[in-house]
Amino acid sequence: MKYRSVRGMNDILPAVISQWQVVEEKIRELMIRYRYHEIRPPLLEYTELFKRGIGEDSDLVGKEMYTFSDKRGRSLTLRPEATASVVRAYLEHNIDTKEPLQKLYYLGPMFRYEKPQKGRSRQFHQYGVEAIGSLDPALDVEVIDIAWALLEELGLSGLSLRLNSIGCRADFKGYRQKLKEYFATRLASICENCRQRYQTNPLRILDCKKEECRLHIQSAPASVDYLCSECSRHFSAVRNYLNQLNLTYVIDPHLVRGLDYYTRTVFELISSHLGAQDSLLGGGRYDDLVELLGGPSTPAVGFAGGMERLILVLKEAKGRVDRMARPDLFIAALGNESRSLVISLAQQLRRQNISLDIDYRSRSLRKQMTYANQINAQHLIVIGPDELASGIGNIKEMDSGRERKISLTVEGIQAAMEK
RNA sequence: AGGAGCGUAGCUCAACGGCCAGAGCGCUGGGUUGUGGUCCCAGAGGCUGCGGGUUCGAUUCCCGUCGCUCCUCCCA
Repeated sequence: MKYRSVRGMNDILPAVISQWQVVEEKIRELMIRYRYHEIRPPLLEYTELFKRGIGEDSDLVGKEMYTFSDKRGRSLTLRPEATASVVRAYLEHNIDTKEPLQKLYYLGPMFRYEKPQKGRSRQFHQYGVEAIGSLDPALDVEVIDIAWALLEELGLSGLSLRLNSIGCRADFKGYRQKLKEYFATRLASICENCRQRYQTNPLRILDCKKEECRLHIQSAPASVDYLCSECSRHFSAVRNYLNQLNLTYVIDPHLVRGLDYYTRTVFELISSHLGAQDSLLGGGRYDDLVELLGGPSTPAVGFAGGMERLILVLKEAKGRVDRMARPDLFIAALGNESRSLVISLAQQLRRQNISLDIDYRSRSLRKQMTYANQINAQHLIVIGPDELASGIGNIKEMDSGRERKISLTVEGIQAAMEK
């Protein structure tokens, strides 16, 4: 085989595409109900945007970006996530001046340079929402509610919501300090990676999955204990609304997220059906990001979820859904002379919104029938010399085997199939 | 980045170091140009990933390489 796709970039083949379409349609339908508008930023951005937005010392920026130079030597990066791009577009087009609260969603490919494994590839797809322009805790909850609704309406069970608040930028300082103090005496027994994190961003230690680190993380100080009064009020309001809406959650005092821009509320929805990569979707507030990228101080909240992973869980939960409907009709041609009538009828009927197929390989009648059967056609018409001469033929209902005499015109066929 | 496993027909997989590398499914044709699913017969399709080594002889053993899959880390 001469050519292969680039490592970690997979073809999504017709055999599985209907699952994607089902999910995509559900997302779009849901977004209309919640009144979020689609936005499609480009896949490429100047590298600086991601470095600035996501944070230089995050793993994502540090080692997972698809970065290269264009012909004029400018550094470009394939988007590893969409929030930074959405905020950039929001600012670039002064969207905020039209309506202070913007509720946006997106759907599309993201790129991260990592070793591929189950549920993770280099080109993958995310869907997500961004609600920019309000600090209302009800908005945090709306965003979480969308996430729940989506997964639930797709038929998933075994979901749980992990929730935490990491406070505002000012709270970080105190909390960071506490963490540093806590880990200072334990530096010897945490992993090498975490010793590095201790210097650059002690919050990240809490994310470590290593056995030796987990032990210490369990009893590490919790961010919720270091919230300022405003953040604390915000968090309890979020929890109250969640209770009110019957959205059950588990407080995870050590949940932090991989990107630097998060503030206050952070959350993850996880599936018990996934193994190592159990996080289906994650998000939170990013009240400083708009300002960080050069805009006015503007609070925001959002989430992003992985399509591949979602489809993986759906498959395990309910098996395959084939969306390609049964064709309404197959028209078999018997002999060369009848071909032209078959072709004309096919064109006209298709334009009348009838889904049908014909033979393109001059196969015997028997093979054509076998094929009609294979594609599970609902009706069958055979057109041979007799039909050609008389303009009258039979339409057969494949399931029952019942046949009916009809005139071989668009109207005649249409009428026969309506019953 | 580190670790493990696997590369044989379109797909799923067989083949003790030894005869012409096989099977099922799929595909094509025929039995059967005037009505399908079943059945029967036939056929096409292979540089056994690639390169080297050991051997009288390698799909099989060894080394390298490329690719894929999975795991760890991190994330979606």
